[in-house]
Amino acid sequence: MGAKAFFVYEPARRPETPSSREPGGALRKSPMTEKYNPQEIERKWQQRWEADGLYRTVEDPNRPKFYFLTMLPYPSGDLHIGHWYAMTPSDAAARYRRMRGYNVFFPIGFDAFGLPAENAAIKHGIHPYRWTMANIERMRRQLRSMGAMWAWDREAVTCDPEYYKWTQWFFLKLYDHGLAYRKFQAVDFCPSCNTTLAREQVWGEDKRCERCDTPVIKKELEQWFFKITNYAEELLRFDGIDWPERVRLMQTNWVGRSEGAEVVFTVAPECLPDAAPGEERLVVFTTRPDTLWGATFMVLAPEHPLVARITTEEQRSQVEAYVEQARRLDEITRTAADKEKTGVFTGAYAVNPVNGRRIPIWIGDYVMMTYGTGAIMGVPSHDERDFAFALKYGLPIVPVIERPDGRAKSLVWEGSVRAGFAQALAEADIPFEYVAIPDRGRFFGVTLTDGAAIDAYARLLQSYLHPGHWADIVGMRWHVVFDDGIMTLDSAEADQAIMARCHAGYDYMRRFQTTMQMWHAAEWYRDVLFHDQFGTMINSGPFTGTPGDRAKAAVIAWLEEQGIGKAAVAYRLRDWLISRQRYWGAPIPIVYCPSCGTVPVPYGDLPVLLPEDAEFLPTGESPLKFHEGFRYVKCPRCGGDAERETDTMDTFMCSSWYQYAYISPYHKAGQRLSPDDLPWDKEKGDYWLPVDQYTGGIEHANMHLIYTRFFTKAMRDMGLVPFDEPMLRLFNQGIILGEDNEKMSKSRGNVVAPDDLVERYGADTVRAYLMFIGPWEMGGPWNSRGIEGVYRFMQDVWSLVVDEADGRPAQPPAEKEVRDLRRLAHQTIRDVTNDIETFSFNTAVAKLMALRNALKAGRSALAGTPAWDEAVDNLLLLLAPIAPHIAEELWQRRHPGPSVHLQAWPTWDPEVAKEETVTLVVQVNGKVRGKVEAPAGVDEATARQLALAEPNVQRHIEGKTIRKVIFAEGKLVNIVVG
RNA sequence: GGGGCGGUGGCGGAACGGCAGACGCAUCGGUCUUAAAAACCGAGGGGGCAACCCGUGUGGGUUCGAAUCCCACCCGCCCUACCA
Repeated sequence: MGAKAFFVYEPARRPETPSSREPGGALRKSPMTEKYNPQEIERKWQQRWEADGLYRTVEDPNRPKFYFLTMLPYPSGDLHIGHWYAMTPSDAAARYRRMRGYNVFFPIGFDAFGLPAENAAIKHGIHPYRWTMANIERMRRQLRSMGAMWAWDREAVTCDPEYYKWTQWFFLKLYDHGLAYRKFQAVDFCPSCNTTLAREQVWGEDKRCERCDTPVIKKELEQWFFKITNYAEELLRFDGIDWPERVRLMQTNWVGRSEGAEVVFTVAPECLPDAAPGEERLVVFTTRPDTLWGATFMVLAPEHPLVARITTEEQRSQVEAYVEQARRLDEITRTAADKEKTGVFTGAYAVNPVNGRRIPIWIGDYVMMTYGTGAIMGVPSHDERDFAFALKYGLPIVPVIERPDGRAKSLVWEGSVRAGFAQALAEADIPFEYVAIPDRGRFFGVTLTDGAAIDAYARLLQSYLHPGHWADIVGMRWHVVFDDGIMTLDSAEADQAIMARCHAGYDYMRRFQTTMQMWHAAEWYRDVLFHDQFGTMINSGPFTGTPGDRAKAAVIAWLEEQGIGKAAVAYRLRDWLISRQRYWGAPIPIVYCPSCGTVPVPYGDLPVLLPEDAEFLPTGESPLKFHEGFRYVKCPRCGGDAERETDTMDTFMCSSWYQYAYISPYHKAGQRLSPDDLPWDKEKGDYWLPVDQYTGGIEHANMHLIYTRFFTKAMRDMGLVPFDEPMLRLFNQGIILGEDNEKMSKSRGNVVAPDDLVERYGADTVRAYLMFIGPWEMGGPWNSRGIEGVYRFMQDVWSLVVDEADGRPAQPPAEKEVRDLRRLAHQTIRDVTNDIETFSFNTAVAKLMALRNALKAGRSALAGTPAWDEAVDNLLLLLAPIAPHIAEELWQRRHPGPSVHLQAWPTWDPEVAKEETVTLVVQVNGKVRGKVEAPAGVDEATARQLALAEPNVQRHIEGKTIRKVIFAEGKLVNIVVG
């Protein structure tokens, strides 16, 4: 080190480019009085950059590309501080990439279809197009005030016909590839928005509309769907992409893969005498084939097609009433209040294929037609819902999986056993407690966990029971012990036999239809009556005794062998419902012809334009339905009279492919399309795609972020793109909260308006403060005082450059001061670089502030020296991505010429950044007892010597034996004494 | 019910096996001023005169050493939910 490193500083340079021009306002003199005026310099530089085309997009194969994308905004009207929070840090990261030598593509656009525009049309009589475009105009202005490096030359607006022409083109392509279909189905419908919704757009326990919070209802409608379920399996894989664990988990749960088996039950022949071939098959999906022997009933969804066929005459009116009620309940709020399971017996029976037993077929609304096969086997002993259902309706419950914990419980009424029972239990080493049951007296309560002990206990119990009395052993063994024998609940028949005897014993037992109901009446038993864990199979014919870890696979293999079932996978994911009964969206390009059926609009006829003269009804019903010119068309195939589809597409359709649209917006505008087209300029796409870094909110994890993955995979299968995933890296920023730590909302009055802040502090300060507030992924509360600190920082940086002349030192600086400043400057380069790489903007800003502090403190001694210039230049370069305007202004004052944003990102010299000395912490038995200064890289022996010499340390080790000395290099010495 | 994230000064947060509280806000004291604001200088987790002791939601554990790793619990937020 020493003298060598002193004056090696050279300002970062790049060849002059034609786009950079003369210095900006540089030589305005009057250093004493010139104050930081962000409004002035920000406006000036924004105009200059624009005029110079600093952010024009150029495909340059000689430079590595970087496609940096931030989720596109919906043009709601005014820019929210949340937009700033989402966009300015990503701009900083994009700018950083650019200074690192990448050719960065950082586009912007508007997600411009959607309900608010249409509601405005209804309310204020403004056409949605005019309303939307006016908002976009206002937002463009506000967005420009951020000073972001957006590629405005590639802006895309999704409601432009030249954009939605391609959205419709995608619909046709998906249709051609069998990925779009129309189906009559009960779907979620928002009565306030007057449209159907995708399942992802229905929120919360009480199923409310994502947009307006109105509880949704079910409606049976013909709707268009995309077959996203074709890609369920692939959507679970995240190979080759670096996405947050949290999003991957949410998507994985959303897809909801379950492994199990499909098992073919059959309707008992006499219940379906005129069955068409195969009609008697009742397939269920189960994740627990190992519990098949415990299936004591079946439940079909009320909408299941077989319901009407199998219902008996006696049950018909009840069943029809229930089906009707289930549908009506759907229309009110089905799941809201109680979750109690309800159902009705159809009167029909099915045959359990594993043991040939007849089991009743019920219907119940806890079974969904849309999941699995719409039919389940009821295994009440090991499925919680089935347990509740069976208990309620008196259906037999037979345990078929042993409890892994082996717990068994037994209650014995005092009056039912001979005297001396307690003593006998004590002698047999069987622990017991006394359990008082109101109105029934005192009981012995025995809990055991060992099979042999249970059997011994059962014999003892039997020998003490009075005739006509009984007691139970539940949890394991499942005995009802009588003085003259032991009955076991091992089948539905046994259940009946037990009940028959108990009914005979006591009249009040007649209230119980099943043994389990009887046991369940005793509170004390309840924790052992049910479990849903894997365990050894019991009461399961040939499989009895199969251990839990093999049971499932063994049964599946056997089912396949027997031809009564097979391994199967079920997904929770449903197909994507894209039909919307609204005007302001891309029309679905389909025509219905009485003779040709469903006919896609020919590619060459796209776009299907929204009629401009639509009439917006206060009912919210789609104007397209009533627009004769739009609705009535000639069939593209036969030329006969036909009708157009009047539904439009979900707006998520537009944003599923927008990252491709940005490549060359409104590609082939005005030209006829064909199925062989590519929606963007191929050469440009080959250069930019796929997206390297995507940023946006986590709230789209199960919507936009799944849809766009689906789109890309479908596009790959159509041969449009050669890759599997649309975005290689994803980062989710947090949410900015109001000062009261609550979500910002107009009703709470805690909304922060970015325009006001920009006017007061300037965009640079707002940007830097948003980055400084905390980790980007966490979000956090706004603090109107906190921003002052960042504003002071900007003023200080300003003053360090502009008022430099004031502080010129009279004497040459001391060597150490120079070294200290250079070290800090190089450490700052190193740390800020690492921080921006990991999106840790908060610590990056903190480190720039620390450098500011050092410059302020060292100013009188160092101003104007090469070390000073180096530190100030680096400060400006490091600040450029975060606060682009002030960095540019000050850079130009120091180095008139090319923009600071065209400079190379600074590099650090590890030698200069290295600490010369380190403070070693000296601990005795893990407690800090002193600190010693040592040269950097001090070896263990020296460190040890220094540590032991420290007076306070000596005091603490005096008279004690040193057992061990731990040396953590460059950090600490720990002396262990005893 | 299931899953996830998080709990550190008065506040936002640093540190993520090695000096807890970087950086900033607010606070207090001082300088300047007739005064205030701004600016500048300085103080600052708690207890104690001090040596020291106690401190990262609570209780255990691992380790020479734990805010950091492990276990249990408490609290807050987010997602999901008759998914068979």
